[in-house]
Amino acid sequence: MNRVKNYRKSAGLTQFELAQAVGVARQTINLVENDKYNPSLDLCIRLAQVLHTDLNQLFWEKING
Amino acid sequence: MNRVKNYRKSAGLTQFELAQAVGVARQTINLVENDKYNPSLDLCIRLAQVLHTDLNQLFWEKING
DNA sequence: TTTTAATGTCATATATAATCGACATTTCTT
DNA sequence: AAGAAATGTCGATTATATATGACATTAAAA
Repeated sequence: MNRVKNYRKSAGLTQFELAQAVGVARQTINLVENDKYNPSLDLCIRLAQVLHTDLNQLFWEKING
Repeated sequence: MNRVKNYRKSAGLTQFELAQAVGVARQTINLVENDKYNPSLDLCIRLAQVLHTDLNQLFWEKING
């Protein structure tokens, strides 16, 4: 359970709703949440904006700092 | 001139050296620096690590915050 | 329990990130 | 000014992110 899933649930959104909000397919959100692949920077930025957080919170601080 | 180029120059690296350090082609670094496309999260993370900074410094704070 | 919504996952297709080779232009060094 | 290094850019190719549709499983609601 990575940070995208945490923030999505805190925001009370389903994968489908988050997908719509950032303009991708539901499966893409699912794959990102389960670390199946490597999203583009653009998608990461839109996720951070919609989830009212930032890139470090979503994708950095777990690995580094 | 975006933040990747700034950090690279501060680190005293050429595009070629930075490319080698993060494991991509020189042209990829060039395209990222000139906002020609959309790097993968994986590449963004490697860039931040090699340049001793983080995702927000490189790709977030200009747009948001 | 039965139904419904949400999630995980597969196969195929498409868009685009990234590679490679090459060359022109700009910048640094002498 | 000349030569070398660094950068910008092009065409063509390969790898992979993302889309789409479908279906199985799990969680939630009736």
